[in-house]
Amino acid sequence: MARSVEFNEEQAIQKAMEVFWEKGYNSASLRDLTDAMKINSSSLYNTIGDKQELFVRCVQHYTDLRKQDIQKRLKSSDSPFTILVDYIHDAVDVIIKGNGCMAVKMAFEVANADQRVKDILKADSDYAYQFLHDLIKNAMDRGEIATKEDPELLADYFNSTWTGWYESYILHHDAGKIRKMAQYFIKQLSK
Amino acid sequence: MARSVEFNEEQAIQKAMEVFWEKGYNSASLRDLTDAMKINSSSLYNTIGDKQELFVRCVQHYTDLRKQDIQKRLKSSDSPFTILVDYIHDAVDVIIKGNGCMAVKMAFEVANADQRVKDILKADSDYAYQFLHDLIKNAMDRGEIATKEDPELLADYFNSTWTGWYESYILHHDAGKIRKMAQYFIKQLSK
DNA sequence: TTATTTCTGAAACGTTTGTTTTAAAAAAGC
DNA sequence: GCTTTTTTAAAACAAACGTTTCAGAAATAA
Repeated sequence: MARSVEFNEEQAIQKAMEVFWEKGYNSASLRDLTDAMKINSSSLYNTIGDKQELFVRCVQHYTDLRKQDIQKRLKSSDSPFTILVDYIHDAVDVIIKGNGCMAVKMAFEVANADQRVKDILKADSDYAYQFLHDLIKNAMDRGEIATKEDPELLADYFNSTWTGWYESYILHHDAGKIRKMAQYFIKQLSK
Repeated sequence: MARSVEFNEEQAIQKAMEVFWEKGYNSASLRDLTDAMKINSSSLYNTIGDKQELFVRCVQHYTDLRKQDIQKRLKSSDSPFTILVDYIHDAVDVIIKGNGCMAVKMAFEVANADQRVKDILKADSDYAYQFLHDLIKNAMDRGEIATKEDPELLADYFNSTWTGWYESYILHHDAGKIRKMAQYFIKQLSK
């Protein structure tokens, strides 16, 4: 009957996500966003909705990518402990590269003011928790990890620990610091 | 010669700080701020300066309060380990009370975009680091802490760890989780 | 081709933003 | 009490904000 949407929605969301990621929700203007997305604001409002709706979609997109990353790791034939250590090292690399984690940033900037965003971030956190928990438990059963601590606790502990590494890197830009803390965390697990 | 300033500047800064703390830098409007400070914007611009300047003063004020808190703790006659454990428990209480830490929030929202703020937050982080480092070192010398880890590493580690507890509480509102992680951290130190 | 529908681009919308101006009120020194 | 200086309150400021309107272009189906 009529014309169909011209722009690629997923690509546009990806671009908007990058803007929000860098600037945060409040200081990313609609001009910043539509410029990056290369669409007119009328197209945005016709298809996706307003700024809040766009933001929710971006946060969802970000956590979808994280979920895919975890699912890929789960397909690996490496031992649970190896998968865990790789995951930690990759988390360190993300921090040191300077992008940091969008989910962490938004948890502090907007989660308290937007329930939908909080729910998405909570689900993301729960998913990462489950991933870590299962890995730690399996590694214990195989004897790769010697600690007698609850896997529940250890999973929570790492899930929150690396947020602090991110803050440390923002303030001090000291990659060595982050690497040493990661190394210490792994050592605590092993013994 | 002439009239003197009518409002109490420190009280006004305190009020502005509370607004920034709750809303963040970008979503706190000048109306929000001057309403809380109970002054007219012309008075603000005549004495303190623009929004950025006010914000810097608020962040500085916040870190001054933290410094005073640490100095009070240092005057205690308790053992280093006791001071350390009390500090950790109080950090947990701050998180659970729901205010969280303004320094952490602002590190994620504005530190990358404002060098002056970043410098203040870095100095604050360095001060807390030194406090923790000295306590840990003294506790080791007295045999209150058994671990052989570097006090430098442990101080960094805690300084960043509790940031993650804060994020965890934002997303999950689970006080038990935070208490267990703190308990685990203390146990790791002790043995 | 024509009719119909929907998308697009540019402009305009009313608000809200941070900031400045203006005129009057208030304090201090002579 | 008068003069001088500075603070104050209220209003006004331009710029930027998120959002909507509107006319025309584009695509589909008949």
